[in-house]
Amino acid sequence: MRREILDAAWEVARRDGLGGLTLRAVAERVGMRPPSLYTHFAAKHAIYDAMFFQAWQEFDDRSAALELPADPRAALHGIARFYVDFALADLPRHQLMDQRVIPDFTPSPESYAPSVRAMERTVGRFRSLEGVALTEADVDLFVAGVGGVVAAQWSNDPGGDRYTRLLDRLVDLLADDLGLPASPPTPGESP
Amino acid sequence: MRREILDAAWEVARRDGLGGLTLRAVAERVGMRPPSLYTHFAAKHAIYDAMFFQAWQEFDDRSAALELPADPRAALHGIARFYVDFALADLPRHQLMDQRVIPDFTPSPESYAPSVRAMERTVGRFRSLEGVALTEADVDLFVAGVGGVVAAQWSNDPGGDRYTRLLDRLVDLLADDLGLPASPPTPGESP
DNA sequence: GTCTATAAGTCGATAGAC
DNA sequence: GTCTATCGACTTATAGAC
Repeated sequence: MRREILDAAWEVARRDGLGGLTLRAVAERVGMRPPSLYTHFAAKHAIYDAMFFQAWQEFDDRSAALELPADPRAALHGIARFYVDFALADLPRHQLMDQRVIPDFTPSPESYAPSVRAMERTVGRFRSLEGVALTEADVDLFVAGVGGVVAAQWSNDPGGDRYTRLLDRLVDLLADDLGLPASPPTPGESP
Repeated sequence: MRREILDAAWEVARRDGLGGLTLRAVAERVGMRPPSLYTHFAAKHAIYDAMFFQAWQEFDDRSAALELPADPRAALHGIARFYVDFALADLPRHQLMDQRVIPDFTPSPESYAPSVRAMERTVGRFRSLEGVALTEADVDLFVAGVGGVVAAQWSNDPGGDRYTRLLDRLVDLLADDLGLPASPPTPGESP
């Protein structure tokens, strides 16, 4: 039932904006009266909180399931592409996860946990790349660059590919800077 | 008077969040009753619209006044630093200019104009850099990279410098990619 | 668990006196 | 131009019947 309510909340957020979410609209979508929602969530912020948890949990789950190539440069491309695809698939989700759009909302420690896990997992993957020793600054620069593609895409060309098509070039730039060797050619790609 | 109301609106937005702006709070700050605001603005969205205009106008004005070094690489650093400083100085202003935080708000054509001018000015400056021919993709990549530093800074370390301190490195990376020569040493900087 | 009823408050916006 | 008065809609949230 909580799951059903959350599904409805995501749909409303996609339709009316994350800040435009109302209990009325959520209740209507699940065929309830607004007060009935309080049986399942203590307050409206608890719904935001559960959404925040759900979003990062899903990101972390999918991140854990992501199989990366052994080649370090190709792995970097994989990480970047995965993040960009996830962040561009759903605007309110992206806003909830990565921006401060809801004035008073701060995620609870329990809901914050999956985001920490996801970040640690990503850093761990960076660190385990063959043949390079990454500093914290290296990871930060990568995060900023890839996040910039997402921000520019949402802001200046939502639904398009004006910035995402530059992602490979950006990642190669960063990889060059880290001294990663060029990826070996994939067998069977050239004629 | 419009100016006074807008000043109050910015203050309220900084205090309560951009989406938390209310006519009541604005009116109280200027010593008016809420309905009196309708003498100066047709609706709440007209205030957002004027704020949007004001923000981009100021950006464009300051951009026009910005003196850049003749050296192309140093000029790139100047452009990047200017944008980052402006975007990090004021969160609601940044959200209004560069994100889609207010569900129903779309800037009017007149208010949109300064942002177009600012973008054209910036592109023009890129194009007039000595010794390189920049493509549209080059500019886009620069915009994404620099915007990423801003986004990461606001999102992960507001008020700090975890990402802004990587800006010079990022710009040099992009400049290298464009084949810009290293900046000549500034006279009198070394002992 | 869901409902009705309702509280208690907010919001943007309008009408009309002064 | 600013005010009072007020509208109508909407908000989150609670109390208590079923």
